Amino acid sequence: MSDKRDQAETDDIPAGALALDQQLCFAVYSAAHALNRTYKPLLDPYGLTYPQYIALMTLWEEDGRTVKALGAKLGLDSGTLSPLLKRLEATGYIVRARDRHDERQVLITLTDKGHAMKRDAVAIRMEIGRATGCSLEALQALTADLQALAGRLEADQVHDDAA
Amino acid sequence: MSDKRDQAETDDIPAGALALDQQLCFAVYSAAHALNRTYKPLLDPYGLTYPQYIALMTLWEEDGRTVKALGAKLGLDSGTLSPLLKRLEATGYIVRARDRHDERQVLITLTDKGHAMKRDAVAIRMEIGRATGCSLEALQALTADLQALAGRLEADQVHDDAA
DNA sequence: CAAAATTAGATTGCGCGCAATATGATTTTA
DNA sequence: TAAAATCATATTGCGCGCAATCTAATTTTG
Repeated sequence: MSDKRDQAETDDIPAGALALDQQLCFAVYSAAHALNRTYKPLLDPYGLTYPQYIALMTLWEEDGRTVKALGAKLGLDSGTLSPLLKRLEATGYIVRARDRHDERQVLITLTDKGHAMKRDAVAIRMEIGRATGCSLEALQALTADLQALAGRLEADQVHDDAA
Repeated sequence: MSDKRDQAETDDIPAGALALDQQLCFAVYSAAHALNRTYKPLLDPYGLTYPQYIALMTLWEEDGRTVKALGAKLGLDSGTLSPLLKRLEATGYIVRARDRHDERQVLITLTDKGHAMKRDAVAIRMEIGRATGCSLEALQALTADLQALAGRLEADQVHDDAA
């Protein structure tokens, strides 16, 4: 049973089989970093980070959300969002205010500067699109695939919690 | 020129056009986090983080690299790798040693524990594959698309540096 | 050969991202 | 209604990820 082939196999398998999903996880990892690095010089002039920009995006979609609602949309908890939102308030993009009807909640509202950034985002959007060098159809297909992947992974995590 | 349509357009465009690439960047962002969260419970028992695991993967592929070579492969600089590798050494997966022929370089070598982890990675690989719920072909196609995207983004960044 | 320039890593500071915990407000329950 | 449970957010600690800076070793130049 435990002859030389055992050792040989465990040393051989990874070169081929392991490469499969490891390439996927590394590809996602690398693509995320590459996107981050592409956005950085475009956002620096505005004093925004990439996660802060993504948070603004969700506010452009629907203003006046609670921290919890934002967190649900972004997949982030208060440990990440609280300090991030304080910085967005410090740089003047949003205002944080306790909900008068439920003092536990904090409502996030865009300032004029926050709304104005939506317009400048058009130029950023075009630059990113150019940098990807992809057709709109290709980007849409890739986006759909990634959303499906993330959805299945998240569903699987919930499934594990229940077990 | 600056009539009401300007304001109206800038408020209307984002809802449609902005959503395009923003969905892509958000999808990559979310997929990366989802993958990270899926790996976490699988790696925790080994005292490994996801980036540390990725670093080990590249060492399984080729052991004895310098910090710089590892950084080139991973797209990370010494500011990230130095502490990460010190932790991998502290947990016994690798050994760091100055190159005798060029004392500036540090050679990273897998320990027995580091090599052994390669075998346990097979089970992790299968679990990740299951969690994605994707066929091998689908994963390969997605991986190829992401690699192409990352490649174009990185090439574009180099292009900007030259300008 | 000596000075200058380059190179490889390490360190520091800041902003995520997440687990664990704390605090205060609201709701449930006894 | 008072105590217990729940809920929303904030805080702390640790590990990335990256820019900027520092140190020591090597190479290049004069």
